[in-house]
Amino acid sequence: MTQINKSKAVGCCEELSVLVQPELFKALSDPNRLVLLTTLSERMEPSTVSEAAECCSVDMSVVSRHLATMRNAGLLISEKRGREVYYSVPRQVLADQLRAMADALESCCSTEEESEDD
Amino acid sequence: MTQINKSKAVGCCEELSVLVQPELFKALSDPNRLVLLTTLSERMEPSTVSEAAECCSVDMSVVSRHLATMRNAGLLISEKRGREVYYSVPRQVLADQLRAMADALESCCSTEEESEDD
DNA sequence: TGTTTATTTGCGTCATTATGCAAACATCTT
DNA sequence: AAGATGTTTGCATAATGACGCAAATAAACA
Repeated sequence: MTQINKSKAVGCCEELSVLVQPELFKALSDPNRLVLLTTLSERMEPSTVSEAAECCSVDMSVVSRHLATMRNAGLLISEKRGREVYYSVPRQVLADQLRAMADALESCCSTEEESEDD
Repeated sequence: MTQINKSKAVGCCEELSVLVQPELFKALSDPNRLVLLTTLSERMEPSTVSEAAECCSVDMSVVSRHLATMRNAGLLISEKRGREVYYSVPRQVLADQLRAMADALESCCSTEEESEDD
């Protein structure tokens, strides 16, 4: 039983490397973007760029870029309706992604030395 | 019963704002730092700065700074033994933190519209 | 069609950050 | 003490990123 069953033997941390990409965290590394993200997350319905721009004191063009950055990183989804673009947070998807990271981190070369040794 | 029970009525996404800090993601936003982090995560035992520096082709002084940055962000723990500094990844702590984010994101203003409506 | 409204893009500027080198510092060894 | 080894720090430079403004694009409306 020298093998850990909850992760592969060779390259057990591959999943982690795949999940952990700089682009994702880069998109989360700016204070204004984080405010935008949490603000959008609080709202039950998608927000337009103009609505989102109310939360921080930067130019709307900057907000537009920030939102696009987060969309490209998979942190937001956008839908164009007429001349407005509605942004929203795919919370369930992101939550699952975070948990996948947590799992990968835990099972990475067996964090816990098998407490269940029945 | 217009209230959602799995989260507070006022500011139900406060937890998210607390958990989601730019410093953490800033520390994760650099490719070399991510390589360092995943490399350290793969190793069962703490690594010295010199050992960690093998994974990427930058100067050791740069690695030293990167490791310190991640330590300050809570991504690494360090222990000095003699003239060497051993870095390791607090995987369980980080995994719990990621799951806390996932939970906060999910419960933020109730992602799922109360399936249990007795 | 011309005008208003919403968003994006080009561009110059300023701030931040990553990097390498050399020097400093700390610790171990002889 | 003197030298060797491991790590950090000061500093200059280059790369990256955030920002605002103005112009461009897109869509609604008169």
